[in-house]
Amino acid sequence: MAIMPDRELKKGNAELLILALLEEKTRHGYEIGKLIAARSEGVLRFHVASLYPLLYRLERRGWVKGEWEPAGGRRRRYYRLTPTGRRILAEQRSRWRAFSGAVNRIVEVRHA
Amino acid sequence: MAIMPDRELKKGNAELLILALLEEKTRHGYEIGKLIAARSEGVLRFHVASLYPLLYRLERRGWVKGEWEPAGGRRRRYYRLTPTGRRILAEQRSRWRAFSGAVNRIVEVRHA
DNA sequence: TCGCCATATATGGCTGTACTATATATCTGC
DNA sequence: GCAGATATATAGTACAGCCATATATGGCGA
Repeated sequence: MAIMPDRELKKGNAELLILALLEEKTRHGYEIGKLIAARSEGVLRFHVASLYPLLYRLERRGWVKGEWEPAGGRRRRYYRLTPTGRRILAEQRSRWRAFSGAVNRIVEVRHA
Repeated sequence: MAIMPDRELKKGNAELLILALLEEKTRHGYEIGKLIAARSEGVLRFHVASLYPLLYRLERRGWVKGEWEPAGGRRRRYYRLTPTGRRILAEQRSRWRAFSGAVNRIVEVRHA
């Protein structure tokens, strides 16, 4: 509650965020983490310890495909969206719209 | 994934939904559950087994105050928002706006 | 050249929220 | 009188994301 109040809010959205970022181009884990923080202007921050297991999960399900690429003496694993991943992204996008719309209908009631 | 795909999406929003509904007037648990389903047009459904413990939690924290009222031979526990609860509601509303706005900035990128 | 920070990935154990399953009891309409 | 809606209660479970910790490279300043 104190430090990271949105902890629970984020649940169920991490996958959608990652898939959406991979829609544009292939990216590696660390980059994805930084990008989420940047584009959300610091509102959303995923810890690396959440991110990597999440990427493995997505790969295990066949939604993304990772590939090691050397960057100097350092290695990076770049992920790209699979056709299945693209379909799931579309589904999760519409689920998010329905969900956030429903929450807003209840929470944003104009009260005189 | 099959029956209740938003299971994780809902985490962290239940409290906000309940507080928002109690802002209008005092309500009892069962009523709150029905109202969430109705206003969200079936998108959001909280099982009673989630609802009651949640209400106890809110009461334990002093955000709501419950009171037994007989309704015929049946008893109902009506909850009303406390001043603290009202403050928390305002906080959670703005957290939700920030959160959903941030998700939208990442997910709803207009891609040519 | 040595130390520090950012970059980059990996993983075991924990927390907290909502669910499943099950239980009790009253009211209403057929 | 019996089915289904109303109304509340709770023990046990699942699982996403976090904390702590570990390893290793690249670049910058003192």
